[in-house]
Amino acid sequence: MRFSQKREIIKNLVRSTDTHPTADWVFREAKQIVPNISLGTVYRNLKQLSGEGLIRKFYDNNVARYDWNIRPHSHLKCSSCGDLIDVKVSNKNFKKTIQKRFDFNVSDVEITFIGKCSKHN
Amino acid sequence: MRFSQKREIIKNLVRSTDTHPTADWVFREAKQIVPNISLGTVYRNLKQLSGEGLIRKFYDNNVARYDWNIRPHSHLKCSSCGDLIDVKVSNKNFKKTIQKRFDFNVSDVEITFIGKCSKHN
DNA sequence: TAAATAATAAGAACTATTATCATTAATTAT
DNA sequence: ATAATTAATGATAATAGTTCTTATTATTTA
Repeated sequence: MRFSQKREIIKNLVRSTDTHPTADWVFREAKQIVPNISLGTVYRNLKQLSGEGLIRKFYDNNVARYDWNIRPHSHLKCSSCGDLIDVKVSNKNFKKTIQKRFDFNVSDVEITFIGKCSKHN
Repeated sequence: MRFSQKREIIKNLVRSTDTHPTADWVFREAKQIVPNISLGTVYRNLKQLSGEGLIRKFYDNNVARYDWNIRPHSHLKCSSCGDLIDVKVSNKNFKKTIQKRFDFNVSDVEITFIGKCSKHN
C-alpha cells in the first residue's frame, strides 16, 4: 500500500473521535480539509484501512461504522440517542463455554448492550 | 391488524426454518405458493410482524434477517459458511456488571460468537 | 526524468429497503 | 347477501448506503 495524502487524512479522522463515525461523517469532515475529495475515495480507503487492521469496521444495524480502537471490546448502545460507548468486559468464560458446549471454534465475540445511557434513564 | 392470506404465508415461512431468512428468501419461497406476491408486500409484512413481536428482526452485517424465535438468545456465526446457529447462554451476571459499573440501564443484550462451525474447523 | 502503476474524481451501477398510489380483498353495517 | 369502508396489495418509483468503472493524477521505481 503506497502512501497517499487522502488516506492519511481519513485514517487520522477516524482516530480523532470516539463517536464510531460512518463513512458519510468521514467524508464531510475530510471535505473541510481537502474539498475535492470524493465519497468513493473515502469508502475505498476505509475498506483498505480496515482490511489492513489499522482501524476496525462494524455494523450498527445496517450501516458501517469505523473505530480507531482495534482491541476487542463491547458496546453500550443507547436506544434513545443511539450513542455507542466502548466497554471492556471480560468474556473468557463465555467463550470457553461456547467452545466446550458446541463444536464451535470462537475467534471473535461481538456484544452490544442495548438500553438507556446515563443521560436518558 | 386484519387477517391477510399473504401475511399468513409470510409468517409461516419464517416459522418454518431455522436459517434466519432474509426478506429475499421469504419472497422467493412465497412466490412458489402465491406467484403474484410482490417484494413490497413481503417487506411490509415482515416489518409489521416484527413490530407486533410475532417474529424477531435482527441485522447480519447490512442485511435484515428474521427469526421465529422471539425469546432472547445469542448466535454462533460461522465465518466460513455464514450459518447462524441459535444458542441460549445465560448473561445475567454480564448484564448486572454493566448496570453496576456504568450508569446504563440494559434492556437487551446482543451477542454474536464468530468463528468456525463444526463443518469448518 | 521517464516509466510503471496505485490512487483518485466523477459518476454510473448495485443492493437492500421504503414510499406512493391506484386497485383489490377483508371486514362491517345494512 | 350486498354495499360501504378501509386495510392490504402489486407495480414501480425513490432512497440510502456502498461498490464499480474509467479516464486522469500522484507516488514510487528504474
